[in-house]
Amino acid sequence: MGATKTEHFTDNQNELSVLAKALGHPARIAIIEYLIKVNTCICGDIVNELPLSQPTVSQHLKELKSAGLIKGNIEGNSICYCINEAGFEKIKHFFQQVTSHLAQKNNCC
Amino acid sequence: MGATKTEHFTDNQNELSVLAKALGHPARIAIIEYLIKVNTCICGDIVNELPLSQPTVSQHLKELKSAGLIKGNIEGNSICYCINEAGFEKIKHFFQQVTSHLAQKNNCC
DNA sequence: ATTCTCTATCGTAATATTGCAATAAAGATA
DNA sequence: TATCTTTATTGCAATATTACGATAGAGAAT
Repeated sequence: MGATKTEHFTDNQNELSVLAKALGHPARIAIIEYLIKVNTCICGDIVNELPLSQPTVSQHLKELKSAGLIKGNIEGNSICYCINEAGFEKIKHFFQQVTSHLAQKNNCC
Repeated sequence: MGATKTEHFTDNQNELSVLAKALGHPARIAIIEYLIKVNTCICGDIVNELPLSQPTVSQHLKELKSAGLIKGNIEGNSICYCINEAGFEKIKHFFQQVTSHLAQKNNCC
């Protein structure tokens, strides 16, 4: 016990939960917001934008990357990080489904 | 160490991460999808829809409720659960911001 | 070649999450 | 009242996450 029973759920449910979980930490929300704010890929100064140590930030970036929410390319002696549109499209689609069903729901509460 | 340093992030970043984290488990995605599918509030048969024990499902429902993604009302000897629109509006707004910025981004990767 | 800068990884401690058996709580029904 | 049905809570074990110091790796600059 203790581990998530991923094998009992559909691929889609597991993929969505991985994407959501990756955003389930304020530092990772902050990273995405920063990438959006600077409106380009960023190379080198993410650590200075966050109130966490360099190894911790590196770990959060790794999680966002493995979840498919950002991309990272080697660029000289730093790394260039960008939003990965594919991941955001997938999770956005989920929220669109939820919202469109809400519009026509039969609410009894 | 070990605990998330919420005090170093903004209220908005913390709120978004709480919402995302609540969706960061396939069982909780499945619960939301089921609430959407039946297109009404459901009273009593959520446990039968999931491959998990009753206490575990109850715990997942509690997390979705405390995060603000569902509402629960006592209804006789069962509980009536519904989507909480406020929570979904908040997180949907975040994804709209991300998406609108992506449309005009200067992508270097 | 040496040093500087930037990022990743390792190792470890603290904390949180997941899952369920057992049990409790509370309204419904007989 | 006694029992049934449904959901919540408790307690615990297994696993995962968070954070960071120390260290490694790799290209840039001197």
